Amino acid sequence: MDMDETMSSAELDEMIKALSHPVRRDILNWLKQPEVYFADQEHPLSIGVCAGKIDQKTGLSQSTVSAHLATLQRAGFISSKKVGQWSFFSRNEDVIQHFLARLTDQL
Amino acid sequence: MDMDETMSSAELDEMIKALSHPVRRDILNWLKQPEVYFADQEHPLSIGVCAGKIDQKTGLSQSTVSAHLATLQRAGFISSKKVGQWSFFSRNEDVIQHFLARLTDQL
DNA sequence: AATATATATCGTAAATTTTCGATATGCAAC
DNA sequence: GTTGCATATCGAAAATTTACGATATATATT
Repeated sequence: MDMDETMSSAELDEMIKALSHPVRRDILNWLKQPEVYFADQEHPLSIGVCAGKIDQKTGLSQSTVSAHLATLQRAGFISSKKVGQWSFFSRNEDVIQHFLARLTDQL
Repeated sequence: MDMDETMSSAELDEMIKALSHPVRRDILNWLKQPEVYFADQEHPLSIGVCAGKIDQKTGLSQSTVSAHLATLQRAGFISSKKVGQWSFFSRNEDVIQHFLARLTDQL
C-alpha cells in the first residue's frame, strides 16, 4: 500500500540540481525564518512569503526569481498558495528532511 | 587554534555543484563498496580504485571521466594516490560526513 | 633510446542553465 | 470596461557545463 515514501533517483537528481544554485539555497534559507528576513511584509507570514519580497531580496529580475521559485517548487522543496493577486511561498519541511535522509544514505 | 572545521559557503557551493551530476554521484557510490563494483582490479583495493576501472564503468571517454574525478577531488570528496603509472581514487569519508552535517543545518 | 600504457590537460563543439526584457494572465480598484 | 499591480511565461543572449578527440606527460618495458 505504498508505505514506502522513497524518492526516485530522477527526483533526487532534480532536487540536488535545484540546490546547486546559490540563490536558490539563499531563498530556502530565508524562508526558514521569514520573521527575520521578511519582517516588513504586510500580509501575515503564516501564509508564506510573497514572491515580490523575494524578488527584492535577491536583486535579480522578477522573471528570473519567478523561474528560481518554480525550480524549487518542481523539486518539491517549497509550495505556493495563491491569495488574490499574490503568491505566497513556504518551505516543505517534511520534504527537506526526507531529502536529507535520502542523500545521507545514498551518498 | 583553528578547532573550527567549518567549510566556507564557497566550499559548500563547490561541493554541491560536484554532486549535481549523476555520474559523479555514481562514482562516489561505487567507491563506497569497491569490492562490489571493482572486484576485477588486479591491484589491492585498499590503495583505492584505479582511474581506468572507473572509466570503463561509466562508459564515458577517458578524458571526460578524468575531469569528473578532478571535480570530485577539488570538492574534497575523494583523494588520489599515484602509484607507478596509475592513479588510485578513494573516498574521504570524513569530508563526506562533514558535508552532510553542514548541509543538514544550513538547509 | 624506442615503444607501450595510464592519466592529465588542451581546444572546441554541443547541451544546459541563467538571466533579462517583453508580453501574457489574472485579479482588484476605479 | 479600463487601469494598475503581481506573477508567470516566452524568446533570446550570455555564461557555464559537459563531452570528445588529440596531445602532453610520466612511468614502465623491451
